Amino acid sequence: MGDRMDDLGAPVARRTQADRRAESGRGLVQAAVSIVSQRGVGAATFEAIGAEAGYSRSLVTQRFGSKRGLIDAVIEHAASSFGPQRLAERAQSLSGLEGLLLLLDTYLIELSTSRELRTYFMLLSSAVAELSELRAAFAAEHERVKGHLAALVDKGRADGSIRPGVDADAAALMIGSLQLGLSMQLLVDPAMDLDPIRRIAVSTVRLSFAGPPAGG
Amino acid sequence: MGDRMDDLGAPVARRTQADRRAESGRGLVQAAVSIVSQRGVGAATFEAIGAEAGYSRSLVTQRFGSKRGLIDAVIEHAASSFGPQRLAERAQSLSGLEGLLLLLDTYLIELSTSRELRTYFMLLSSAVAELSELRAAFAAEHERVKGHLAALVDKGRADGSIRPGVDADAAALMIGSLQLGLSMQLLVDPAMDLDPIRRIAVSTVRLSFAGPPAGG
DNA sequence: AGTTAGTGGCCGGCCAACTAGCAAATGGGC
DNA sequence: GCCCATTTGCTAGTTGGCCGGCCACTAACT
Repeated sequence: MGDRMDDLGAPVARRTQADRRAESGRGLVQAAVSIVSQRGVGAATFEAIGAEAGYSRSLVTQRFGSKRGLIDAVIEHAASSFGPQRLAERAQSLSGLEGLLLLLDTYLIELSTSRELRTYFMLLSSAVAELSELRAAFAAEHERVKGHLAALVDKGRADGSIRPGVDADAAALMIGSLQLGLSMQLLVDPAMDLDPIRRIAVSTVRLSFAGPPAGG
Repeated sequence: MGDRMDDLGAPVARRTQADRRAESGRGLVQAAVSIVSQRGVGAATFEAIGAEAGYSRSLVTQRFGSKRGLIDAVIEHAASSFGPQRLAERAQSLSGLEGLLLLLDTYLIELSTSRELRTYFMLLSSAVAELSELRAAFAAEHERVKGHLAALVDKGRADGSIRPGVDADAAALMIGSLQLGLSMQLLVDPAMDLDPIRRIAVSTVRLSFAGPPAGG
């Protein structure tokens, strides 16, 4: 009630507390993504994140409880920002094999364009290097992805785009590992040219899984 | 000269300075491998490494100059302890394809048995997570491995075990990435059962690259 | 006026590296 | 063949820096 006389113009931008809270929260997460993807996991200190977001170093703790809380939020944000769900519609009109290849290709493209995916992978790498408890969360997420991939393989076998001999779980594991391995390659050697790698990966997978071999 | 009268018995074990030096150096590297592989990269402090090796925390600095110096030594040690050179002889009597598969299979076995390989991969992960300069060294090593793999693919095409359509560099990249990706999987979820993964990986690669497509 | 967002000072802990000093070998002179 | 000055392996104390988290406080909103 009584929205203050903002006669001076709009720039005052009176925001509700929930708005401020949400805004600063988003800002901190995005700042963390920026820092991690550009300067590494170790550079993501409260000090750096706060400064990047335009706040103090204390706000992260207050908003997310602890460092771990922030990291959880970052992972959740990252995982939801590039997840396969965005491709679900596009993939539906394709054959199982082509859907699978689209997923793989899109993943590789995003690897060099999406700070979120980069951050996700770097946090994963850090969890592996430190043997941190976070690994369990990543393992669960990967299990989820493998399920998606296996479903696509099943679909492909049903519509004939993938030959019957291919085991869905095995194929899903291979595709998933290929994604992880190529991610590693690209992050180890950023100078690498992505385009030929994409073509090679996609065509190799296509050749491995495609169609009826020869009427039998 | 004049090996002091050790009349008290042998346990005195008078060692030359060079011996002591070499022994402590080896001990520190192996201690670092133990700590990293069991407790994570972050746990590898001078304190922990010195204690594990039975020395003080100061010795690492004196022996290797700095933390980075030790890490370099650890990487070198690890890389030379599991490298493909040990398989060179065994692989020579096999076809190109079987040599390739032996390499892949051996790598996966060592991943769960060799602390050195585990340490190597964890240091690699750390370098990726921190965007450290070490990445360049790893990239060079991977390039070397890719060369080995590509040579095996060429051999396989020459002896007919790999079909002609397969591009050597592309295949090498796929195999290398598969190794990295499966390593990641296994380190993220140590509870995973390695045996089926090995079988799946080997058979998938065999099916992808094997023999003349028709007439065989 | 009361609640909630956001800040800055501070503490305890940890770590890599420097330094002075101790102990174990070494080797040349006697 | 022995002895002692010198070198070299190794240690412990210390320092300076950084980081996560806590707390009292101010500013913004209701």
